[in-house]
Amino acid sequence: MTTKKKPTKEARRAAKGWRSGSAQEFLGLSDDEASFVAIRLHLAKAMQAHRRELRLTQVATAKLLDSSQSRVAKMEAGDPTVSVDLLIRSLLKLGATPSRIGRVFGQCG
Amino acid sequence: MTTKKKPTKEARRAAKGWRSGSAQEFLGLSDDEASFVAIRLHLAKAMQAHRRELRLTQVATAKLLDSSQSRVAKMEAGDPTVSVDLLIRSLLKLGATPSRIGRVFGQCG
DNA sequence: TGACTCTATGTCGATTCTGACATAGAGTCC
DNA sequence: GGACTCTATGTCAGAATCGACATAGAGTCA
Repeated sequence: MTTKKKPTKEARRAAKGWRSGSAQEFLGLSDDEASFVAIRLHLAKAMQAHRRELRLTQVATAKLLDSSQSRVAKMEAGDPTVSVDLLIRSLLKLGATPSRIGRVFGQCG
Repeated sequence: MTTKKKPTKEARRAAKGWRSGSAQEFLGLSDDEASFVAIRLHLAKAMQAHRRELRLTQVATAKLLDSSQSRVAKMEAGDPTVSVDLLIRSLLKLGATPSRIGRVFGQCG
């Protein structure tokens, strides 16, 4: 019950959040892992686009989100220390609808 | 400078993950918070539906996910200790496409 | 009834995420 | 040049999440 192995897990984390462009599976990134990175990246872009639509600075956005400017910057950068959770919660707080967020997923492969 | 307040934050956590049906804003749940809960709940349902399509038990699913039966159960229950992150990663590992996951968001209000 | 299978719930140490801070680039205006 | 605004990056204590375990319901079959 509930056992498992998990051999190369820490090794992966290092390469987790990576720029798109060409080959993410250049380092053994499975399809689902690549998709997850793509999702974070696309949500990051959506985040920045949404903020700009609202004509807000990162500082102003941080206040709306009860967060800090540095975290907003990391969100928009698709930094691996930012969870998809945080991106979704933040987009919702900025007024994006679940449907609009859902459409972002459609552009991820 | 990144300052902020955060008065009633812990108070909210208690009521965070709640059954749908009628009124989630019965306890001051803002629209974005309600949406987030709805998203987790819908992803939870999708998770269970997907597992059943694959004719897997929770134990078998746990092995595929490198996780435990208890966590799979919590995922399907929409337990507040389960992040949307985990639900998305799990769905991807089970073979769901980003597009399919995106469509789940469309059914959340 | 008991034995078995599957699922649900509570708890906990270890890991991960988050807001906050400091600080540094890059750009504009004087 | 300096002063200012906006954004980027590194770090860290405290909070949230994770997998694992124990255990308990609920169902089936003999």
